[in-house]
Amino acid sequence: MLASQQPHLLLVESGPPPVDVTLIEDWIRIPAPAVDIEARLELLRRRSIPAQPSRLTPFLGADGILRFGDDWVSLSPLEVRLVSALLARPDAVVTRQALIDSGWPQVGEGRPNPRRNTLDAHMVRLRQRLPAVGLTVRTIRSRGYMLEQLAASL
Amino acid sequence: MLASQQPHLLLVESGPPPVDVTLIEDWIRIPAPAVDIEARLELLRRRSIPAQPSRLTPFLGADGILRFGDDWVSLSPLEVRLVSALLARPDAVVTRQALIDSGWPQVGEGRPNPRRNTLDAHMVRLRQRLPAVGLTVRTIRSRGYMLEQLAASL
DNA sequence: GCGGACCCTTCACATCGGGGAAACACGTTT
DNA sequence: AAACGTGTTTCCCCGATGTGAAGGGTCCGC
Repeated sequence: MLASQQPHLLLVESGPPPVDVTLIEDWIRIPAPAVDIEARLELLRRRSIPAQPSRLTPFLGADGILRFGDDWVSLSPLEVRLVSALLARPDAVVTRQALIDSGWPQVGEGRPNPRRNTLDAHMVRLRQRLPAVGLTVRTIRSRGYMLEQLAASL
Repeated sequence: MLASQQPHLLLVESGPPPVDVTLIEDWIRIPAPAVDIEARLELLRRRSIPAQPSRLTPFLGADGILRFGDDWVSLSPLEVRLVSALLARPDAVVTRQALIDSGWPQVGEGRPNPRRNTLDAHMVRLRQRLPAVGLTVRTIRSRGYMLEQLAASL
């Protein structure tokens, strides 16, 4: 629905009510009593505060800062593209090809394909940075990679 | 709030709106358009469903990840083919031959048949992985194998 | 009751290719 | 100049897979 990871309250004046809302989104028919709006805002607030820190979702800012919990790391532009591909499908295996597509978008436009090992090398570097925010990359051999929380931080 | 684990939609005619509602509860001010009520009911349904389908039945993703309950294991390509054959007929004995057909599809195209105990060896390896998701393979002597839930996880 | 035919389980090797890491090269930023 | 970002090469380890040998159970004919 909405791209941001911030909670949203949709004010619906007319038309069909939205059904495709996530857990941190809600809607209300307006005009509505102030208390009703406030009540739904409060609900959203409670929902966006995770019950357990371990349930937090890593957040990748537009500034290239990856935040998770109270920690953060800065990522290089290429790493931002890689991590963003990993975050796009939480708890799912991200294909090596998907990562290449995301990391080297303009390949094919005269740009040569990166060598076999290039992605690996960058994953190694990424791995060296992620522990700072309690994350790791797990390898699923011959399939791809998956971003996951460090075992130590569970 | 409410004790039941069934989703509830509170119809609020007057008074302050409830704030202390769980994820499977919602409220709406009445009277309200039928579509609005239906929309919130649908939302509730969606929220209560996701936990269901993949948890009761082992689910083998296209990414080679076998999920069951909250747990998962990654399987090698060959193991994926074997498990997929086992899952195809839940609670039924899968013939050794059926497993070979599924695991070594291109046999006959110059590919030599795997030796007699090649399948066995892979079943051993598979057996070592399955407990991680609460599953086992039962042997039905001279008939085949059957995938089943670990006794310990019942 | 006994020996053997079968069937299955494990273990020990061997091979092959994917993936990890370190080190080097170069262009860009600061 | 120093630091950073990125591409490559090279070497090494380990997972995935196939196979043979050893061992244990079960069932059947004698």
